Amino acid sequence: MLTERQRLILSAIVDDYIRSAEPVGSRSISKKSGVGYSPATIRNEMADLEELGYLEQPHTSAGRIPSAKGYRYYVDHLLRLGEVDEEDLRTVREFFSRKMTRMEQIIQHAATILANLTNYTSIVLGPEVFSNSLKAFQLVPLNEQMAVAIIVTNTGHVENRTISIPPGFDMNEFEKIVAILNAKLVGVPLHKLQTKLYTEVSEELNRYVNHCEMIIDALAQALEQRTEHRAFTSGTSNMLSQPEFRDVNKVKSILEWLDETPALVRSFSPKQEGIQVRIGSENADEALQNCSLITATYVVDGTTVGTIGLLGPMRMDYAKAITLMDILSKNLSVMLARCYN
Amino acid sequence: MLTERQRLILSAIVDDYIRSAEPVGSRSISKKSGVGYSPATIRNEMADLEELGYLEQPHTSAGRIPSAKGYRYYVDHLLRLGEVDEEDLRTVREFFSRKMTRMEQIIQHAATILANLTNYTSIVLGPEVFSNSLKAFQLVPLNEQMAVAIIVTNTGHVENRTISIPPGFDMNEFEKIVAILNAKLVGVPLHKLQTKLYTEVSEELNRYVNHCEMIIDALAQALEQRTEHRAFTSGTSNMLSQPEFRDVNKVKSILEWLDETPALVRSFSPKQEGIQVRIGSENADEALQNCSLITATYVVDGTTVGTIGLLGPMRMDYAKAITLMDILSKNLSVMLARCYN
DNA sequence: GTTAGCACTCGACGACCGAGAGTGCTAACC
DNA sequence: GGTTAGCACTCTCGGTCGTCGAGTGCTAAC
Repeated sequence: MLTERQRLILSAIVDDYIRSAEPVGSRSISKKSGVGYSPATIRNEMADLEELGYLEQPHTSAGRIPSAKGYRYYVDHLLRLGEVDEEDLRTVREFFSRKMTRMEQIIQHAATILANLTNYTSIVLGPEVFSNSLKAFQLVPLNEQMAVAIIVTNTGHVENRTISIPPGFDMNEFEKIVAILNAKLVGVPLHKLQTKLYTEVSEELNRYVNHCEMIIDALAQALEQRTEHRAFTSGTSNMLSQPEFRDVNKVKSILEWLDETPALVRSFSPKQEGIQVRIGSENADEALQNCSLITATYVVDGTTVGTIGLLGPMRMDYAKAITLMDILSKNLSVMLARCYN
Repeated sequence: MLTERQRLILSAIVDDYIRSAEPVGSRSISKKSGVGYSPATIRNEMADLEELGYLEQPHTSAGRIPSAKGYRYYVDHLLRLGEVDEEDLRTVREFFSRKMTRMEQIIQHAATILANLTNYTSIVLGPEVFSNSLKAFQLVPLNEQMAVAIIVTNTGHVENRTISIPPGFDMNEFEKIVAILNAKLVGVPLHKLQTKLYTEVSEELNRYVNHCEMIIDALAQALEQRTEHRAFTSGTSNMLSQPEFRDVNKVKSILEWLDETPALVRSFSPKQEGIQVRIGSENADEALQNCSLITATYVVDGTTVGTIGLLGPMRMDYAKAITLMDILSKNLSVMLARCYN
């Protein structure tokens, strides 16, 4: 358990380091208003804090920097949330008052704004539609061999696949198929569609439509390819502005990680509700050992449909980042609810 | 006009520099098989080539490096195309034999492969659907206030917008609207849809459906937001592997450029058919002065639907890049034709 | 026209040095 | 006993200097 003074000093060091990115010395802490101790006293406390693992020293005779544990303590106990820049708030409001008609567009735009306001890199995953349920089904023939199958989900998401039409198939049967599928499958979660196709629909369909096995197969196969998660990043170049990443090799692995959708998905997957902060080594991924990742989920129609993330150096402005993400994810949920619910 | 020997030397220098990224000296050229001249002779020629603007010298007593003009000459006259690594070819073939059901997925995958094989950064624009024509139109109500309008184009692309339903509107009218719109608008290019909605459809629709003005307005408004070009990049981190970009500041502006879709679109817009190489200052964009951008277009149903680009340092392996892009864009067109035509 | 020889140039690299920032320890102070 | 002034010590950073090597340009010989 830290004493009040230790907390004060730790807090001051983290604040300072977040601002300056340079090791913080005892003198500069001592000079701060609100701290009534001499450098020597501060030094003693700093030595203690280092021993406890909250601080680190790049080398003898440099100041201290917070360790991952230090940041964690800061985030858990010392953070003062809630003060948002008026200007930033205006930007966010302006964004949410705009009219947009595509869900993806809304979310990606939100991510861009997040990246711009924080100067970190934002990542959007989803929308995850696999747990949605079917709202409507449609088949549009393109020509004699090909048709587009369209699926609309309860959250207003539209998914489409190209399927090939068996030769000799009567195009007029399409309407029947669509009608039957809609009658049977609306309301069914997408991840159950495939099995339902074979168990419940197949038989019925066979009764009315000839040669429909191949259509069912094609549909099932198209569903097989569950939409791999889509990832969208914004503000990648912001990473390069961070002084800790002035060395190309340090950023490289991070950019590689950002480039690789599966890796992103893996890191995001334990989708706890709400805001989550992972600091340095709390990230499983090797590439993120020097980074912090803040994630927040957004909700449509009661289900969590996607995750929005913010990646920065460990020395992140947690207060600003967290409040902004909180505002953004809540507004996002509200806006999406207004559009799709 | 260059002499045969000058061409030989220029070619050797470019080849060497592409490989090593270091200024090329007269000695190393002289030692190459196929070059039967002493370093001194080479030096004289190099001095001439520099005077003509094809070579540059980072400083006295360093070797020469090709200038933008030198690369241009190399690409236009000296390039030997057509030799592709067997391994690479296998990767490409394997890719095109795979079965994929989403157009975007196919294209993005192709871009990823391109980036992996070349170690440069690939960019995909499109598919550009604005010049497509309408194949089918569909309206799916989500609830009392919202509906999804779905547009399928002749190239199999599916576009969707959320529109709000005027209060008191009879849901059963939807079918009529859809029928009329399909009857009137199928075959019309997307960019003419908006005007046609008002000129030809509005009247007819009014005759059969009550309160449909607001629906038309909503549709027109949704179409207003022509889908901004979508950009997809892959292999961003490859930029950091290039020795010329070991300095963070040099890459930063490039990454910013890559992050900004409108800038990408601007650079790509003069969409000439086929493969195009823009070297260094031939790129209008400030950020690309030290880069080369190779672009290729792909085609579905006779119209150019999108562009695929490859961004690397000026010191690019043009031969490999161009042949690969050629193969890829042609295969892509064939594959898309098979899927959507 | 081509090439050997040679003086010259310039950047890269390592060694060295002083300045500055910050520490840890000790002893004095309240 | 907690706090603080003083001081020796440590370590990095930036600048200077000299050496090394690669490569050039010029001249003279072939």
